[in-house]
Amino acid sequence: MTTSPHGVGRSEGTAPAAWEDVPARLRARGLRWTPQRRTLLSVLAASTGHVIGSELVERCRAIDPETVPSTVYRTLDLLEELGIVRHAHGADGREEFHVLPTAEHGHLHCRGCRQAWEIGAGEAASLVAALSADRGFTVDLSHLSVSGLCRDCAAAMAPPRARPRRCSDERGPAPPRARPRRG
Amino acid sequence: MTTSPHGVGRSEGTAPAAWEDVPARLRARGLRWTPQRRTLLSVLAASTGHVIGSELVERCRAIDPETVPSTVYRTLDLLEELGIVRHAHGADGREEFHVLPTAEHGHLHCRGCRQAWEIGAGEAASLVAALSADRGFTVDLSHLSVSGLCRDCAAAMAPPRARPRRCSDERGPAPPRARPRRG
DNA sequence: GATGCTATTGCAACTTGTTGCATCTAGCTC
DNA sequence: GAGCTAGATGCAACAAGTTGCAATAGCATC
Repeated sequence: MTTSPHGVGRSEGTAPAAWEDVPARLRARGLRWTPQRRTLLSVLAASTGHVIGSELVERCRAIDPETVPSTVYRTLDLLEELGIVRHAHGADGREEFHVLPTAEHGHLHCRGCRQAWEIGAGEAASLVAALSADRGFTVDLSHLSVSGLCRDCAAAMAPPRARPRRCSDERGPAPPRARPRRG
Repeated sequence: MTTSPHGVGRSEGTAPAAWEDVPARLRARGLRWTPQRRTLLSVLAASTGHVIGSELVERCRAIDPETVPSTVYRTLDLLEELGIVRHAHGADGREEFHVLPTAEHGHLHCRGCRQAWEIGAGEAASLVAALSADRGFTVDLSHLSVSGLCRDCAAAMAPPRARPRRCSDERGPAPPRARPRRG
């Protein structure tokens, strides 16, 4: 999985059991199982890899056009507390959600082709160990974000000294926005 | 500098020469030296360490109340191309600008106390080397962002297994938003 | 099945930026 | 000093989220 490109982190329609579990887990905490949450859960169950928040809102709207963003984001916060999703920040600062994260991992973003890969604990081990030893810092691997150029893009941009480019100069037409919420 | 907390990365009112140079460098490229750019430059010259975009807009407004955000952000883009500033994404995805970056460095963010430190090339060397060797990936050190808990916060949160917290559960009252622009 | 408590929702407002476009102006030329 | 023209500005609209608050509605209870 550590070499899988963006969106390939998980197999289709992850383990059903994990999802069926959710209503009960909510109730056990005195929380409620609402139609809006049902919608989001069904969207997540059908999602793979990393998905940004606005994309999830769109998918929910496809099922229930009445969906409002605030409810989706609040539910995502809740699901993160339950460990159902996990979020990280992409190269451009936007939040990306992982569905049912199996192992903690960081992310590698190519600012050329805009693909993303996962960085396993093994690859980050030396950095994590160094920061721990030198500073007593405990790294949250799921928030590790590394930008740069993949092999292909680096080769393609080869010409002597490419000017320092903005992290998304290559972005398409209408640019989006990032989200800090409390992440 | 690698152990300096947020905002201590640079000494007060950095090297004057670097700033005096800007008008000429702009003109050499056929660009213009305008009052708005003069205002932003004076703000940057008086700034230290990392500053987020909205903070720069505020400081410009303190000098010239007519300042509009779009001009500030566009000028920052330009200054980044000139190497006068550099931006990175904080733990919450918001962009932070470094004034006159000396050496490339990544960032370490504590999600407990919200302080930030710089990660020097040395500390990141093993990760950079590993990614380069294994994947041919060229790391952009200035975009390296690591979150976690500093020694003190880790100790303070000690209790057995703290629940996985959002990256800014500890944030103050009114939360801001991140910015992807083209970064 | 009706009731009540409180978690949840939806709305509106706000934050931090970005973009398109019409207008203005810095600075080169004459 | 006046004219020109492309670069820069300012405005309005939009994007992606977050929050406070009043209204709604799960769901446990009776």
